[in-house]
Amino acid sequence: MQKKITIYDVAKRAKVAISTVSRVLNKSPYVSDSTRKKVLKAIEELDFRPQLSARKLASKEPQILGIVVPSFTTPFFNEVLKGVKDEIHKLDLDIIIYNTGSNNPRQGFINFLDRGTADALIIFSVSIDEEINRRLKNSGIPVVLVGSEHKEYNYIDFNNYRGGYLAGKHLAEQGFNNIGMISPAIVSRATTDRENGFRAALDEYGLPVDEDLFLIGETTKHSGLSEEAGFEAIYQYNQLGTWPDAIFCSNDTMAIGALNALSRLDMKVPDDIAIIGYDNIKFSKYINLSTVDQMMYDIGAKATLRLGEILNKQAKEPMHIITEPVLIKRDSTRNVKK
Amino acid sequence: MQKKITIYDVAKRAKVAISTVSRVLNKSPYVSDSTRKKVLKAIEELDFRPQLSARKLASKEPQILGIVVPSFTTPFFNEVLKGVKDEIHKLDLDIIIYNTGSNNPRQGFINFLDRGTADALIIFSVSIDEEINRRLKNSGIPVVLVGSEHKEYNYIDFNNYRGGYLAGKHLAEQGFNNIGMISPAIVSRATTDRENGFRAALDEYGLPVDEDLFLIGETTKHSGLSEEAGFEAIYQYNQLGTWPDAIFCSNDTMAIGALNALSRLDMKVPDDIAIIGYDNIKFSKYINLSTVDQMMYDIGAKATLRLGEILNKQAKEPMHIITEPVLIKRDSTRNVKK
DNA sequence: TTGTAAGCGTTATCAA
DNA sequence: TTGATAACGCTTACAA
Repeated sequence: MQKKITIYDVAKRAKVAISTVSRVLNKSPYVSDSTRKKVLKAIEELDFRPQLSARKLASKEPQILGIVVPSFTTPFFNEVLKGVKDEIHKLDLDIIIYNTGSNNPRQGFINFLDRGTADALIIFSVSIDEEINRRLKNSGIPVVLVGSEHKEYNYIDFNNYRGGYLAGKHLAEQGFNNIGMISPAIVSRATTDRENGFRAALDEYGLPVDEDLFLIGETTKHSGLSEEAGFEAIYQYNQLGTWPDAIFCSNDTMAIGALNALSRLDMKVPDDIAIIGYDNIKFSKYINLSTVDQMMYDIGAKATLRLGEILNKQAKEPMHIITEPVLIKRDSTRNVKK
Repeated sequence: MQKKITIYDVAKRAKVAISTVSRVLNKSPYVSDSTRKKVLKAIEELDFRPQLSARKLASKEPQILGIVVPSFTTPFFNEVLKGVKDEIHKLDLDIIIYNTGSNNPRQGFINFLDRGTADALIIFSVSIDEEINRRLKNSGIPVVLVGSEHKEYNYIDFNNYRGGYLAGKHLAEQGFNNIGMISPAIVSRATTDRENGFRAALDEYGLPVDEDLFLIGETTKHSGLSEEAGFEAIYQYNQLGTWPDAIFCSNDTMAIGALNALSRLDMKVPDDIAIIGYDNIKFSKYINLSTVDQMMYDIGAKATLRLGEILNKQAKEPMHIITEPVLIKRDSTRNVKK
């Protein structure tokens, strides 16, 4: 465990002052080519890398982009990250990912904010309430929201109504006519929109909407959007004894839970229930991956680009983007009615 | 954008010295109850939180646990994280997640190390070569490896041979007898083990191993373990014109790609090909979620616990754990031969 | 038990 | 174009 190398080591080796090393590090134009070369050489030889915390402490410049996610379950998060990374080196920021997690997500998030770790933020699926808004404003750091809306902020949101509509339309066109839905115990703008869009589609296709088949999960964990919720709902169906032939879940995770529950039920269950889940981001089971990958990549890139504009004071009005959902059928549908 | 509050503000408000505030912050016993109370009150009122970077700079104490992952695609990463979080408050560390990503993962990882951001590390699925080993040792920070092995380090690895074996056994017992496999273009210990175990199982069940059906993906991206690889392999089968009735993929992601490719092929493809994919972590499509969740949770918790022991100098020998894979069939298997 | 002051590794200001 | 040197916000001897 050798001692850490610092700019002092570099300065000594290059026979210059530490301030000069710092200038080289920060690409200051006020360094002669010859000394720059010397310093670069020393850096190279010593394999030196400036310490982030020292930098952050000393500098007014932004150093760290924080990406806030409630969970990593979405397989597209990688794509978002790629988009961010491809865009970020222009800004020369480090990335740190903050997971709000399940227990006490709000408080954890607020702590994270107040610790001042991030100098810019991309926030996924966290709705901005009064307190968070205050602290965010207060911190003065640039923010882009993804998957939520707030007029004072930049955001890239999804058209949930349209998404729900597409799900309904799809099921209708597949020939299902006894369709149910599982919604979360906690109502939110996003899931309500999904449900409304979904109902509208069924309506449009002249399908009956049997309220008995529209269930609400019991758990309030994860805003009611957990595997558990899907699980519970299936047991509710089972108890009721009335089964739909297709179920639309408010989100992806619920759908997984529902599938799981179905496979565990000992009792007789109609074998051809189709289950699809909506996500902020996708319809699992129906989506064409490459399309969504592209979409998510773009979101990451666009959000980062925007942060760059804000940091460079080039941005005026907040940017508001609504992304239209894509629904492309693919054959991994669990069961398609013939 | 009001100015940040610091210990100076707290000190002033509580009418004490900043060192006293610091002591309170660090739970030093050398503070009288009365002043502690005053300070705590001031902290509360000002809503003060110490800045991580300043802390890190000033203190010899570890502050940040870094979790290194190549990707977030595994839905179980959340579980790991839960395990970590539940264990970590005892250590009072912050978590930062570092994603090695796809392009130039090595260099990025090394940078990350050298910037000295993390004071302890849990490293997922990154094999420790000479250089990384050197830097890791050199940094002197405690490390736990997950999903890879190295005798000098603490690790929690998976029995890949056994996993491959279970996959083979499962397919054999399902009645498939014309079984293929897709392996990555880049060989690694883990995937070789999987393949060997798989072959051993087929052998044990007296099934023919048709080498024509054992394909290797073309792409070398993501160590050859990408959707693309699965995609390509399916096209290879198509070109060859010989189709297996079941395919085992070296990992999960490849399986997704394979499924995707199947659904896109215009030409006739046997409709009852079963596809399963292995992951470091799970058998997608076959696993019982709650079991694996538990397993991953445990891994997170155990790794963190271990780091704590090292930080407290209670650890002697490196801990080496091999986790046995679990294979629980569930009905979401794509196609099960009748 | 508390306060003073010297770091920690950078950046930023001011002279030179 | 360079070099001293004062911050940055916190921890930690050392004194009191």
